[in-house]
Amino acid sequence: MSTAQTDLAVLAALSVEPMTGYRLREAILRDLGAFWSESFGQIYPAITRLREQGFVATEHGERTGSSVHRLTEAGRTRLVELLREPATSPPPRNGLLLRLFFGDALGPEACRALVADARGRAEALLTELAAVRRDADAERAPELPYRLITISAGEHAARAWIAWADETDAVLAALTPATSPVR
Amino acid sequence: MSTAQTDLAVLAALSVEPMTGYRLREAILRDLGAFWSESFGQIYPAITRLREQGFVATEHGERTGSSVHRLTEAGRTRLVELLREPATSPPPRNGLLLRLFFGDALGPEACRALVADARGRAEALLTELAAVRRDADAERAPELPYRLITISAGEHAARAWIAWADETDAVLAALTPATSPVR
DNA sequence: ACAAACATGTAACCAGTTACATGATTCA
DNA sequence: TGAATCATGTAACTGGTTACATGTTTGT
Repeated sequence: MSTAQTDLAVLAALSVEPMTGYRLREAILRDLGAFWSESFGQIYPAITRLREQGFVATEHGERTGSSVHRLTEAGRTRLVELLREPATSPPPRNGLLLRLFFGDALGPEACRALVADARGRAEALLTELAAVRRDADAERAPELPYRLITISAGEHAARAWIAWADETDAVLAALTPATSPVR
Repeated sequence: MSTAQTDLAVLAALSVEPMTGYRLREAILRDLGAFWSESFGQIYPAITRLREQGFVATEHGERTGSSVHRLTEAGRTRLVELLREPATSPPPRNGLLLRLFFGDALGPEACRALVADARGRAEALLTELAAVRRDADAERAPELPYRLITISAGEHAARAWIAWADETDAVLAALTPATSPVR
């Protein structure tokens, strides 16, 4: 059946603590947002499906009409099963690099703007990760090292983009007619 | 209408030289494969659509039944138009980091295997990019610097993954019960 | 003669987003 | 009392892959 991706994320998030579908999405956005995403349109059907399969159990929440979902024992087993499955990554689609590859048709100045933009986003990610790291360090839990591993991955990636952006900007600057060193 | 992503890739690839749909896919795989992908199921309908819109023109190829597609003037304009549009990146879905985030439920040894696998893929990419770089350096063309920019992006990313993998392996090694420094 | 590569296209399916519809609760 | 937030869910759509069906040409 293999809607495995979403199932995994939902089960994994619920393994931390029981919550409503709404909170689930918030948790995914907050904790996994740097490398994962789920929308309501995925989450609610997934919960229903997982309940039918006996992997989550649902109780009434504090608010009228709200439901709090928690992992069952079978659900915990299923979670480990899904975690063990090989990670399938979606086919690459990097719009920035596609544009730069055909940058000659776009012009060096427009390319520099694209690169500067990417640099900015990497810089922002780095700042955000610094905050996440600070928060994470506060808690004492056996999961901490795993949290730090994913944070570190984000940091390595961001620093790599920044270094590439700087190098690339220099290349493009040398290419712009106005700055060309003809004199 | 915004099937813009595929349209852009097809128009861009055809801007280099006219070719058949089959060759188009090969070219995309070979030249853009590190950061882009298109399947036949996308390419053929896209070509039909772009021809109806007057952006590509089609002539008979050498083989019976084969069609060679080329960019029209309107197509070239359209290409630049699409290149100028902001690059929309798909929502992140990194199965590796998702698994590592919940690595405590998976165990340090399984995590190390995942990391080692990722390191291997980064290493392989690096080797492949070295070959691509060698090939690219041979040709003398105004597009060369742009080719090199995308290659460099891949190299930076791959090196970042390798550094992260090594760092992470050390962390996980210290976590494995067998190696734990209790003595 | 046969296999591999070249070539085109469609249909079925899948994953996922977005927009919509609806309503309760909290807080200023 | 009204806005923001919490909460659930569906329907329509989009973008994309995979598998299939079909046939030609090239090379061995």
